[in-house]
Amino acid sequence: MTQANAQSRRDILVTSALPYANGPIHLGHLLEYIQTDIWVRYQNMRGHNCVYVCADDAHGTAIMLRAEREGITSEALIDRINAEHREDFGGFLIHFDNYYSTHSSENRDFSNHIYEQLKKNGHIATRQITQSYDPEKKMFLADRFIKGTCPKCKSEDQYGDNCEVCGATYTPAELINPRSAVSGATPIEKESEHYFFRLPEFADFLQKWTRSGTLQPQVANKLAEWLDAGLQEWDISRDAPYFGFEIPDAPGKYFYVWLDAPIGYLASFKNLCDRREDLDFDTFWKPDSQAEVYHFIGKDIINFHALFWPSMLHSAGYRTPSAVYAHGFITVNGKKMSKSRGTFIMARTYLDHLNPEYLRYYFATKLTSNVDDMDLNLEDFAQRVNSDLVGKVVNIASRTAGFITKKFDGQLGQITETDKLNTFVTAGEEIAEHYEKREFGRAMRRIMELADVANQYVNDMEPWVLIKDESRAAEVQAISTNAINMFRLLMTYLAPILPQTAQATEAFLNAPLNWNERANLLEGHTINKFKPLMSRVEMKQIDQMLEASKEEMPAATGQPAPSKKEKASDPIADEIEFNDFAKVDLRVVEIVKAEHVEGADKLLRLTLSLGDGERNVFAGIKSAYAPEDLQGRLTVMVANLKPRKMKFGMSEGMVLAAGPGGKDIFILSPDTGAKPGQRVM
RNA sequence: GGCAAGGUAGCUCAGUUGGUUAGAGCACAGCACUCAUAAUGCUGGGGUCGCGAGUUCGAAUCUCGCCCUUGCUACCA
Repeated sequence: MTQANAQSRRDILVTSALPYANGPIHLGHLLEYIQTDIWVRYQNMRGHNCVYVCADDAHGTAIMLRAEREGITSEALIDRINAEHREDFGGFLIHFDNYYSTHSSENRDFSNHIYEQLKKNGHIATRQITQSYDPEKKMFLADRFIKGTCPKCKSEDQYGDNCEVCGATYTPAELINPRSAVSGATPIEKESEHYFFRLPEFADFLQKWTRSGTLQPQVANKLAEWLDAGLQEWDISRDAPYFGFEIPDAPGKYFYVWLDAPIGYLASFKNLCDRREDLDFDTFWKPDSQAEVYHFIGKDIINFHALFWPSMLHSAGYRTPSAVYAHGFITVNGKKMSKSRGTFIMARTYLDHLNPEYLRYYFATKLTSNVDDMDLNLEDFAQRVNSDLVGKVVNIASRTAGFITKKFDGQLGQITETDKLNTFVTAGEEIAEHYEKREFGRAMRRIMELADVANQYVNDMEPWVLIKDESRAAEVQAISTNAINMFRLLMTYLAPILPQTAQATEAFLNAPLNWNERANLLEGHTINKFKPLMSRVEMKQIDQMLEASKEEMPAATGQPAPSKKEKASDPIADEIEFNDFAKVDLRVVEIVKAEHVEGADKLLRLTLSLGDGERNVFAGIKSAYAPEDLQGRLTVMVANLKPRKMKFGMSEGMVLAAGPGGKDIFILSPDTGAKPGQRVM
């Protein structure tokens, strides 16, 4: 599979999942597009014919209803969102060869065609099903569009399929006082004929396909589980009103959005082929195609891409994907993205405050070929970007280019460190392997190792000392030439990650960054004056971005999964005896001193006065309080808590506080008149 | 509930088929240097490898149990 040395030019078609056209792109989406874009750029740098297509997933009830709410047509809504999506992707330097929409004539044609093939092959069934129906709005309701009171815990305003408070699952019929989320009417049960894709008939095919190296092992395991459990027929029709494609021979019935969504890959590619002489649709999609087709997706939509999709393609007479690559989810600062914390960050908001290449690089350092979730730790993010890209890589050019410009009129000398540069060139093979296997993190680590070598080299050579001696000028020129060639190789390897900086580097060096020709080093070549290629990330920018995210609270509903944990009320603990309570000695105390703790991220050191004595207490409230705001305040502490040895010293008790954490921590205050040392009962 | 993935230094992560004193980057401390966007180099402190049993001459690595995190559980999009 790995073709780092291959002379042959591979034909590769790559897709990312189609974002749903009812809301803006956020950081969670971007992980996938960045991962894919890096891989595609890498392939193209190696000289392969790698085409990257995508589209908006534009159908479904959610879009129809949202357009209605906004008082516009569904078409108008998806056009507007499409433009927004394109802009966001552009901002993050995601380069699609085509970005289309599933609401297109090509997609209609493919959907109809595939459906007809499936039908012809006997893979379509029809039968009556009973479903909730909104009599006022005259439409069938998916569970998600029914709300009511949970039959188990009586929590109000729960969705039709499960309770977010107690976690119970049920059917909409079991809800107490159910009502349509669309009109508020009480839903009734109604029958309707639905069309089904007979997935179970593909069990044998899928059994083989999922074990043929097309999937990551973890994903294949997951699918094996589903296959063992037995496959269900897939309901592929929805009744009018529905925004989508009407099923050819079934008036009033529409293709379920998930049927035509993956077909959008074909449609987008076809649309591109019709505009490009050099691309032939059948070369990529005929059953025995030698071209490679890869789908990059999130692990949440594996079933659609690894069960339904290959089966449909197989039956309809197309080739199946060479591989489906799933990635994990993203968390921010270790937690699920949250609007109240400001970590539900939209692409647009990010771009308003930060350089897209920072995120591309950070994601790259943490991307692997597996499906593990990834954490975007914003502090780590800033440090990582600053020290790796600015402090290490760019620094190599920054610290040596000055000599070339000032002393040698911009002209490089001769290479004198052939062996060293050779290791930089050969490392390219190793790095290429990592890119090919989507082990971007390993690739970045290797690149940074080389950056360290380059900086050590310059340090050891001490050109700034030599430059003081006129007779040794040639040595300085050679050292700088060696270093700048090292820098050039590193930027070549980073080009898929940092397309903009790569371009700026080419302008600076007055020479291209070409992976396959990288062994041709620059000697006697004239470069331009060095200008800072990248600036540092400031925590201030990040804080501003978080603030802006908090304010936005996008109107878009749907996507953002409501955080179940936070909603769920903390249950009251088991009953205790008074004596048990009395064991806890709570005291009013005065915070006589509050100070930062050297090296501690979350702790403040509090000196608490009990009236006739003082206690040293570490409190994890740094994120919510500034020391100066605490000094002189009265609060309440647990005075008889066993002292605890902490990294920074002994903590002799604890102060009481409420809240989920972060900025939302609230310490207690006694009413006016309380004196330090008084017991709280 | 079932299942999956994960729980390794303050943070983010590596640790191949079990084998000598568990690694990296960042952060931190000290020193050096001043060419460089206060960048770089050298040295150093820091880990009961989630907890508890077991297999083994030997386990972060295998088995079992437990705890915690995240996710999935397909007619939700």
